[in-house]
Amino acid sequence: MGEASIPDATAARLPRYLQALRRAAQAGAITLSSEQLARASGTTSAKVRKDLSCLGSHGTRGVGYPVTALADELARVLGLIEGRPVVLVGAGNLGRALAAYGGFERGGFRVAAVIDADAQIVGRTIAGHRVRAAEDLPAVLMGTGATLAVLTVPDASAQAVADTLVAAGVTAILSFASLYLDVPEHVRVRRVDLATELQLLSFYEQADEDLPAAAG
Amino acid sequence: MGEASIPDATAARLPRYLQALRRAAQAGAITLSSEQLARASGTTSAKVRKDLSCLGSHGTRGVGYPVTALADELARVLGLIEGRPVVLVGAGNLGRALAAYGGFERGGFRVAAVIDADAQIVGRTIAGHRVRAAEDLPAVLMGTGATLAVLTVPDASAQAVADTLVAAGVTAILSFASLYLDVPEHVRVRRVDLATELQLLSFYEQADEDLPAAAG
DNA sequence: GTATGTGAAACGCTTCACAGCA
DNA sequence: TGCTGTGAAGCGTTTCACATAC
Repeated sequence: MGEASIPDATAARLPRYLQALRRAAQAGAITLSSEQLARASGTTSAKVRKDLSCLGSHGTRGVGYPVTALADELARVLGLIEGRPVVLVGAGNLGRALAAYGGFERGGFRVAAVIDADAQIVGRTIAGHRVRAAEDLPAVLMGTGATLAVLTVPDASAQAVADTLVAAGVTAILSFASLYLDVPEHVRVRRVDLATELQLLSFYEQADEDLPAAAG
Repeated sequence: MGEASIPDATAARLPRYLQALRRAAQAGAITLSSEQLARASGTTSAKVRKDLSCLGSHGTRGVGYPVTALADELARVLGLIEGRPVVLVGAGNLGRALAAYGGFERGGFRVAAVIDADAQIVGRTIAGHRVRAAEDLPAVLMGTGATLAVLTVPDASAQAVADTLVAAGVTAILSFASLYLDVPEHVRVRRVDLATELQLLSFYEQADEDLPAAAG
């Protein structure tokens, strides 16, 4: 019983299941079939069943999956602790928007500190946080216990800041820089880049034009 | 010769190659080996060679790939036209940040219009654009020729706005909403969600803790 | 009857290894 | 000698189909 080892493709879908389940719970749903969950998370019922079977059997044949129990189980597997601290590094336009966006709270995270290298910004208050200087990073991480960082600094300083974060004990980084970050093996980086996403959409738009068949 | 049909996994990497090549060009590089390009884009040399061979042979054995020629070829394959119009729908915190962020320009796109449903925001100027009302959407799309939209509206209205966009002729949407959008088959949606990304990082952090071996 | 859980088949992607060319 | 281009092998993911359980 339990999750021996979860395939990458499955792990990548778990957060989406969790979000769909929480929405369904708010809407008052008690159980959801694999088909319903698939529709709500943009995947297929077969994938849902295979994915969830990795976590042990939580569904009931003929009925479906219990919404709240499964959501709790997913949160546990994902290692989510309500209010887990995240450090936001870079208080420019994007950093400020993310702090105010609600994405952290919705995901069960808490902005523990906001940091910026710009002396003009340090000391200001953003989303209820006094922006702290880059030099304070080790102390801030120590004080908050955060190991997760969101990086919204300019490309030019992204690698240097990443190095500092790693040296200060961060083990996972969500980077909005457009370049690839070179980090030690034990550090996970995920990159989110507007330009990349738009270019990929552009490619598929063009491909669909050339071959005006159905698109996945 | 030419790109008969490009696998999804390859297509997803092309924008990253393009960005790495453009950075290399700015740094004065004339040619890049598959190994160098792999390092700059966070992949492997074998993948680079296989990916680029889909576009026809542009490298020289013993030398590498010509930086500018390959960048041009990639831009062509991705269907990138410098200054291609994109409509930004949702002028809240995140929308304003993205407009000011530089990600559009870096990717070769141009914000053709900013739209919001909130009467309080309509008429204001954001990143040089007078915010227009939701009702103007069809006219704006017609006028600008944009078929690509970036969606940064609240979850509650995301599906309704997506429906409007599709009805007005948009065929590709980059959505920052946390829910799955239901759209016709001919419309491509890519989703970017802070909560999902953080939760996935959280999962891997926990997995690495349990099994403190090397991580990819 | 209905929907899960799961082997097995099918598919696509990655890695390997090396022939071919500059 | 060095690096690309590519068949072939290896691996992970998806899909299928159905036995199983409520």
